[in-house]
Amino acid sequence: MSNYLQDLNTEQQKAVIQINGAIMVIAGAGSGKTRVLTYKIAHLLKNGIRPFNILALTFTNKASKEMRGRIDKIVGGELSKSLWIGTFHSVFSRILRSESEKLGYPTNFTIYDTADSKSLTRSIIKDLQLDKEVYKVGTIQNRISSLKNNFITPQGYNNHPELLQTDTKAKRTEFGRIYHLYQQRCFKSGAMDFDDLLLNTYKLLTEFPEALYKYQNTFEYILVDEYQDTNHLQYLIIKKLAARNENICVVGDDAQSIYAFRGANIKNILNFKIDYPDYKLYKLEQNYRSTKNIVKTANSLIKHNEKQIEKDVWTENKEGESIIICETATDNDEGKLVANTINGLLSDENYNDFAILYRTNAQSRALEESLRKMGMPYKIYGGLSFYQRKEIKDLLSYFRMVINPKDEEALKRTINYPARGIGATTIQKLLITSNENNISIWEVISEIEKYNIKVNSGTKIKLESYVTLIKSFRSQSEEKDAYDLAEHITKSSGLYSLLKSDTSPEGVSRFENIQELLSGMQDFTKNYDGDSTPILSEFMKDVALLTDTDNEKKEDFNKVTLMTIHASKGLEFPYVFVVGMEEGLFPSMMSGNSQSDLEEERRLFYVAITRAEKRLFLSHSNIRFKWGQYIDSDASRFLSELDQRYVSKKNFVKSNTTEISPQKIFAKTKNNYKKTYPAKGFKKISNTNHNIQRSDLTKLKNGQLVKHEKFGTGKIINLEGEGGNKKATVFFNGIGNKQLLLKFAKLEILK
DNA sequence: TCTTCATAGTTTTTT
DNA sequence: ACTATGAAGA
Repeated sequence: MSNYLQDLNTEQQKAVIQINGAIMVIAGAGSGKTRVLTYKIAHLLKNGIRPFNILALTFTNKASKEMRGRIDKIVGGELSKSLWIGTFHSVFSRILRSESEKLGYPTNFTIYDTADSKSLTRSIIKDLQLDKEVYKVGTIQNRISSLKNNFITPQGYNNHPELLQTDTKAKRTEFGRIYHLYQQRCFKSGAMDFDDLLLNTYKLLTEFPEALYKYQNTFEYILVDEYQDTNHLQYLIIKKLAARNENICVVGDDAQSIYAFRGANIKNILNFKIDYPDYKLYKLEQNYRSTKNIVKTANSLIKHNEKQIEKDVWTENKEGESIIICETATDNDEGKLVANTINGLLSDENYNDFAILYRTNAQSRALEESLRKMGMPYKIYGGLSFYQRKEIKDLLSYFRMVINPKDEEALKRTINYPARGIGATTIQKLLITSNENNISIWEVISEIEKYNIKVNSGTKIKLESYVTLIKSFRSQSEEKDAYDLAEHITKSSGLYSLLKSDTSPEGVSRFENIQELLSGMQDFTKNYDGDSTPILSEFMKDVALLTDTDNEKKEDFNKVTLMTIHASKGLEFPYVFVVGMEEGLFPSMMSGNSQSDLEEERRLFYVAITRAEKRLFLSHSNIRFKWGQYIDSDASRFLSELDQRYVSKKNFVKSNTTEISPQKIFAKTKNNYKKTYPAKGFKKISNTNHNIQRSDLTKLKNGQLVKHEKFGTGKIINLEGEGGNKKATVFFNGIGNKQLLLKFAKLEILK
């Protein structure tokens, strides 16, 4: 234990023992990055730095938990307990809980998750009566988020000609108003979204010198993991906090930067040199994780990226086996192949030695099915998380109303669920009044007499009884513990009986989820180690920041892991399968536009490859079931970028396990354009000459007469887009112009 | 006001 | 295939 430094190589040691100053560690995949961070923190503690003066920021909750655990093992649990370790969001939400009043927020502010933000944006677009084709919720939401992450306020936006011009061009002239209203309505709801947690932290540090002073002094030593994935706002916060002591250590790998789409900014690495000219750079290049073949394959791939920091990852590990590339006929075959291969390798390995990685969550289905058929245990990460399920969000919304009744999204979810006869029209009226007076809906309905709302007396009584219900919950929030109150709310709100009465399989599972949440709360209450009663607000503090990966169950230990590549960052497995190596899927067709997007996809593949310790299997399928159709797919360009010396190819296309008739498989055209096949069991739509229509649509020309099931006869007046995204503008008699996506539109070509 | 049915749009990755 | 929305019926 005292010789913990011996576990490190020379370069790692150097990075660990330098206590003061600015340090950047560029760490290749599998080079012991986490080890350096944990040992470094342990080293700081050994040298008398007090744990509450150390701030370590990680990318996921899981990573922070793991890091704390590892530090425990070196220095003992007591010391590690008071370290500030967590994700940016969790650490800063903790700080904001005690400082938010300075910014005008209540200390019990709600954290809006993505669904809440989206719903609020939708509501604003509706209120402003904007065209939701032009103002797409997702696009607007992304834009708001990216502005916030660059510290551009609504005012800042209005003074930014370039940004204004972008929106004018896109005919979204009202964007600024939406953004402004979004912020306003979050604020009056006492709510912060994910981005606000960072934004308000930065505001706190810039506008309140005493707060800045306090936290600069608290955080004598700052360490940041996955630095390549930090965004501009995170950069600003770190810089601010470190400005006093300048003891900052960032660890990252530019080759593994895979969150640019979310605003991660690779410039942060470059800026580091400028901000801390005396910084020390350490490069960890020895890989301890993978075989030579795997390391070399990964290197040969990433070489194709132009933008990168020079480094040479190598390993002393043995050669290992070749990387296997498999071609299969269908995605189901791919699933079977993976399951069979795992089965073959299983002899003395455990299920948890295997991971199946994919680009999109939707791909998990076929894999799940084959694993299930083989009777193999597996666990899936991602997809719809527990906390995002409707029934859980519904119940949590009641809890949120207890903590902070101004929470508009929670109110909208609970006010008429279970149904109380308070419909959309009433809610709309309330919303208008609340917006006019710049107060929350709760304030309107709890003093309904004060506001002249045109609802009939029956509705008014219903509203009053809702208020009484919530108030009765609130009055118990300080005395009852979280579990008791939660159980009480579940029953008195009517949710319990409503869900119990639904005996459909989905209904039963919803009911079980509620019970699972409650039993989780029971555990929380029992195991609470604070001084006071574990009340509901204590439980609710971080719920919005939790994800499924955070509470891994014991029974999930020995299972095959299925997850997206993004989710696999930081993990390692002896055997890794990367499936769906196909053009349009990986690289994703959304990234086809720019060089930088493509480079990010390539880095993503690099991450996937470097998860493997012993063996790596890459597979692609000729036909994939997607959007209710079979789609032809070509092998990913990334496969041909790999150094072929380390790769061996297998072909499973002629396998007789295929469920599709041979004609269809070999009907694949030589040209590259996608040809689709009707899916089996695709009953209703394909009653007419569905097939013929589809393939002919690629030959559409301007002026062509077409027939649409609903709109009747029309004329093509414009065509745009490529391949699967080809869009046609059609003029229909008596209806006008319609934009139709060819892949969905049921158009018939007329002579 | 609530429920049901039909249809239109959608799928990249996540704290 | 799935979800979200909107219109029509109860």
